[in-house]
Parts: sequence; C-alpha cells; structure tokens
Amino acid sequence: MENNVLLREFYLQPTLKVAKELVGKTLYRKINDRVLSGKIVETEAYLKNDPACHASRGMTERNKVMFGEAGRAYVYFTYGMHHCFNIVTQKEGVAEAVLIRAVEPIEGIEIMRRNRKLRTTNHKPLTNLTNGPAKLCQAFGIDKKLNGVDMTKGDFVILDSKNNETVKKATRIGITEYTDKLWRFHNNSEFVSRIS
DNA sequence: TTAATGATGGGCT
DNA sequence: GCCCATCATTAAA
Repeated sequence: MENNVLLREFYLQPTLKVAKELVGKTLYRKINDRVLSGKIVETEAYLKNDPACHASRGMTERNKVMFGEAGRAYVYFTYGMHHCFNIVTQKEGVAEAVLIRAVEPIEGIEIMRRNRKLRTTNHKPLTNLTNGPAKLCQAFGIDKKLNGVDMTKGDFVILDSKNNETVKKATRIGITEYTDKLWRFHNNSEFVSRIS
C-alpha cells in the first residue's frame, strides 16, 4: 500500500499537469482501521497570479499552507458550513494548489453514507455521495483538522494507479474571475459534479 | 426539468 | 458589512 503513494516530486510538477494527472488516481484515507477510498474524477487548478486563487492577494492565516511545501492538504471552511479540500503544489513560496472536486466511491461506502447524513432519498444515491467538493469532504470526514497535513505519507494520501482516463478540460465552477480558463479537469463520468 | 432560496459562520479586498 | 472554490430543499413550469 505504501509503495504506490504519490510522493512530493509528483506535486512539484507544473500545477496544471498535476491537476490533470490526478484524475484517475485514488484518494485514500484510513480512520480507526477503516478504509475510505475513491477514484478522483474531477479537479481544478489554482495558480499564482490567478485572481480566483485564495493566495492571489498575499498570505493570510487561512491560506498560509498554500505557500508551504508541496504535497500538503489545504482545507478551508466556506459558506458557513462546508469544507473544501486541495493539495498544495509547487515549491515553498509559490502558492498553487489543486482542488479535488469529485471522486467515485470505491471502499467504505457505508461509512460515507453515514457521514453524509442525507435526509431525503435521492434517485442516484451512490453518485450523490461524493460528486462535489464539500460532499466529498463530508463523506471522507475531511475538516480543518487536516489542514496542513503531509499527504506523501501516513493514513491520508493519494495512491498512484495505472489508468487511461480520458481527461476533459472545462471552465472552473463557483468563481467570478478568470472564468474563461480551462483549468478544470474531469473524466466525463456520472460521478463528476457537472459536465461542461 | 430547471430555478430560487435559506442555511450558517469565518475571512477580509 | 459583505463576500464566499457549496448544498439541500422547495417552488415553479
């Protein structure tokens, strides 16, 4: 298991390349000896000098992890109730990251269902578990306690996998600047938050 | 089917 | 005070 964990050198590659290549890889988390995993199906890149990037206006208490070393988790709280999860790329001082927007559940689906606490029934219950950045955080139990965690080792990592995903480019979601940039990557599957 | 809305609180231009 | 890299629910059509 440990031998195919993505290492720091992977995250030191150009951020757009990292974002694209993360599609098809496996997000893995072990909590209390129970495994949660999912195939990453949708990502977004946030670059330096990108007005949509949290770090574009300088370092703050919230975004300082983005300025640190590659391979760490940047988890932030938004809309008063949601978390979003990114992986930091680039060397220290260069604040770039990849937002994980959606995964396809593989292991620990019952735990994910419990973590999601949905009231109403959905006609696509599996898809609806992790097809959004805040949904996957809920399902995987990701919150601010994981902000800054090193993802190149330990129980919260991304596993390499030989995959031949067809990766499509699209515009990013939920931003108001640089909306023309095709910095969102997805595999066009039903587990993506939305196609376009 | 799509559109509108309320929830809810940390960060900050 | 206003803004948010969102989501679930309700309303409309």
